Amino acid sequence: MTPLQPARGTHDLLPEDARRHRFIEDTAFRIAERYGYGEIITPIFEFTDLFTGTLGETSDVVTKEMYTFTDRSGESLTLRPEGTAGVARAFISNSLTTPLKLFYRGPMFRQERPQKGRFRQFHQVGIEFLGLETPLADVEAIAVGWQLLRTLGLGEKVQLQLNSLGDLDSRLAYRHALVEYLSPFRDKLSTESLVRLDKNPLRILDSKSATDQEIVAGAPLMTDSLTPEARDFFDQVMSGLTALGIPFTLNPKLVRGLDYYCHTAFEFTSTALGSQSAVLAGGRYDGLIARMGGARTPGIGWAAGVERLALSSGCEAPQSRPIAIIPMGDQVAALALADRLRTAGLAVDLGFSGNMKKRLSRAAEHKARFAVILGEDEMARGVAAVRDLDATTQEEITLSQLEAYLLHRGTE
RNA sequence: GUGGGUGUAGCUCAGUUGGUUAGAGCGCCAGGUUGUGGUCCUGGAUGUCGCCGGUUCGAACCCGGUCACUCACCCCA
Repeated sequence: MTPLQPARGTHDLLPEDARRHRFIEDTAFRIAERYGYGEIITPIFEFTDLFTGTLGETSDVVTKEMYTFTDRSGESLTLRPEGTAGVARAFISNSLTTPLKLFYRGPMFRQERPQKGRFRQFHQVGIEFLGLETPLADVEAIAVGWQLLRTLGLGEKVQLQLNSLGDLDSRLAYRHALVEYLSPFRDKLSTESLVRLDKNPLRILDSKSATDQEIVAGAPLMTDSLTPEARDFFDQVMSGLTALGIPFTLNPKLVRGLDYYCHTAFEFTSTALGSQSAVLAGGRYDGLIARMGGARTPGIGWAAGVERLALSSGCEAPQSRPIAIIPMGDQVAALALADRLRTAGLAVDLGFSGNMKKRLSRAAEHKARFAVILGEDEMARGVAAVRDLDATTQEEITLSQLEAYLLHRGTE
C-alpha cells in the first residue's frame, strides 16, 4: 500500500488556505468583470495535439513536463499545462466572435520538480482579450493585472517589467542579429546556452550564468531590431501605461517562455518568492489562433499563479463572523435555536464542550461577533445573555425576542 | 531531469562517543475550579524515530538504497 500522502507536488488546501485561495480567485474575477470580462470554464484535459501544436516545439513545458495519457479509446490526452491554448480552442470550437474578453481560473499541471512557489498541480487565474490589435488593448489588459495586484496589497512589492518582442519580421531580424553576435563566444557560453543557441537563442538573454550575462551585456538589443510599425506599437503601449499611472521598467532581456508571443511581453515580479519571481505574466499572441486553424485573431492575455499570489501577498481574506451560542443548560433548546438562526441565514457556532471561559475564548478564536450565553439561571428567567465580543458589552434579551434581535444586529 | 539540505508525537524541536521501557514545550482529550475573552489544578492518549536493507551482542544515532519535504539549477505563472 502506498503511503497516505498526496502525490508529489500536490497539496491539500485546508480551510484557512482554501479561503485565501478562493478569495484571490474571486478578487481576480471581480476585477476582471469591471473590465468587461466573462468567465469561461474549459476542460482540464484536452487532446495532446492542442498543446504540442501551439506552445512551441522547443518549450520544456511541451517536451518534458506534460501529464499525457492515453484513454481507453486510444486517444492521447493531456492535463492542461496552461490556460491560453484551451481558451483559444474554445473560441474556435464555439465560433465565438470578437471582440471578446474571457477570464479563466483553475488547476494547471506540469511535471516539474517542486520548489518554492512551484507545484505540479498549481492554479492560475488569467484573462484573454481577443480580437483587438490596438496597443490600447495591451494597456488595458495590463491594467487589469495591475489592479488585481494592488487590490491584493502587492502594489508596492511588485515590479512591472516590459519588453516588446516585435512582429514576426522584427523577431527574425533580432534572432539573426543575436546569433551572429553570440557565435564567436561559442566556447565560453554555458552548456545550456550552447544548446539554446540553436534551439531558442532568445532564451540566452535571461540565462542566470554569470559568464553568460557578461557576454549578453554587449549583445544587440531586441528593441533596436523592431520594425518601425512594431516600434510605434510599443511606444503606444508605453505611453498608455504612463497615462494610467502604471509604473514599469523596460527590460530588453525579458523573453516569454511560450512560442506564440509577439509584440508586448510583460511580467510582474515579486521579491517575496525566491527564484520563482514571476507572479503575473503575459503578452500578445496575434498569431496563435490562426496557427491553430481559426480565423486570424489577435489576442493579448496574462496568467497569474494563485499560489504565488498567496505566498507574496499579506492580504487577509475576509471571514464570516458567526454568532457563538454557549449552552450551559438545555442543550436541545440551544440546538433548536441555532437551527432557526441558521435557517434565517446567520452563521452559528455552537459548541457543546468545555467550560464557559473555554467556549468564550474559542468563540473569539472563531471570530464570533456575538456570544449568546444560555445559562440555566437565564433560561429559568426566560432570557439569554448576549455578549458583544467586539465592544465587550453585554445585555439580557428575552428568549422570545432573541431571534429578532440577533437577526437585526447580525445584519447591521 | 541535475545538485545541496532535512526527515523523531498533531506542531516546534531535544536526544551525549551506538547501550535498558525515546523526551520536552505547545496543542489535544477527560475531570475539577473560576459564570463572562486564552485562568489554575489533576489526570490521560498519541510515535513502526519516513520506509527497506546492511554493519553490530545491541541502531533514532553508523553504512547503502528508497520515498517525501525543502532550496537552487533547468523551465515557468
